[in-house]
Amino acid sequence: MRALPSRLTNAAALAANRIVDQAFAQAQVRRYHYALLAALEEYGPASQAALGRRTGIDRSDMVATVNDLAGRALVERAPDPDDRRRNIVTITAEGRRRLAELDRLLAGAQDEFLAPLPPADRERLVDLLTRLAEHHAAPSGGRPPEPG
Amino acid sequence: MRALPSRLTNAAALAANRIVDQAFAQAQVRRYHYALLAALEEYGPASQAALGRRTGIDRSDMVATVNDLAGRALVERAPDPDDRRRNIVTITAEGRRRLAELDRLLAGAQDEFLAPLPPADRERLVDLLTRLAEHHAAPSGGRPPEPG
DNA sequence: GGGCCAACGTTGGTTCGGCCAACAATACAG
DNA sequence: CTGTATTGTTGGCCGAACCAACGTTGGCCC
Repeated sequence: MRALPSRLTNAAALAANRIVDQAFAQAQVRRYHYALLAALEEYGPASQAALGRRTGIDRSDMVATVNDLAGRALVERAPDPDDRRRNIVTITAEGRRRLAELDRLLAGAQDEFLAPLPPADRERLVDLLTRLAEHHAAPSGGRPPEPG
Repeated sequence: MRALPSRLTNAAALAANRIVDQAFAQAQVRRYHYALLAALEEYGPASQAALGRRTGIDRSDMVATVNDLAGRALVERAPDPDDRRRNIVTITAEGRRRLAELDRLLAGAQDEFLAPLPPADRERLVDLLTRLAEHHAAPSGGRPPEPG
């Protein structure tokens, strides 16, 4: 009766987050930091707003996250000469190094999280969750072309 | 590369929580309130500490939750004559009525959450998540008999 | 060119869930 | 009787996820 999907999902997410946070803590990093670094590597340099859209991090939280990472020289923040409203955030070499380390830690965390599931079930889980996540991701059917 | 299970689980949980919170908001209730009412109906009257163990709510948060619900006459808090450390929390008739309403709202939320999945996939999802949740639930293999 | 609206970064807040530490009162085991 | 554990309670912390507002800047339309 109380094995509701929303509850189960939440419980699983809680466990996952606990494991991931613990792994990241070894590198003095929080999830936001990783999300930003990963987005930078994946998409290349971008404005804070664009990064926020891609990571789901709020503009205001993005400020603090960039501050943190810039303070550790893992990213650089520079004004965009073509649009003086924007800051262009770029990952540094040190940032890439750190990201690689985080990727390793994160991979280990995934394994710990999925421990009770054999490979076939893991795939199915990812498939199901992907469908859910995509369905609830963008309530706005057609997304604007995301210029850039 | 970034379709990590932990991320997907988190995204799904986020969507689920958003939907559930929105549903509960219609009844001026938060998740903790529902969790407590549901636990009371399922297990019967119990001490705050016991309820906390069953719902996963911290003792300190339980105080506030019981305060809220007692203030709305949905539960009653009475000292346990057999153990004066304890408060026995009991659901009221009004509490049951409210719980039934919340159950309806919650069922609707589940449906909205699982919308993209056909019934067979929903079952598989629940199965997979249950295994994950149970595996990460109680690292302490054997639980004490939970007297009561 | 002038005016208007949108986007950007930033500051400063709020809320909620999930914790932890400490304390007094009480229970219980030795 | 003495110490240890449990209980309720207070008061705090942190991270994630938000929102409102403001000044700056761009782009657009007339």
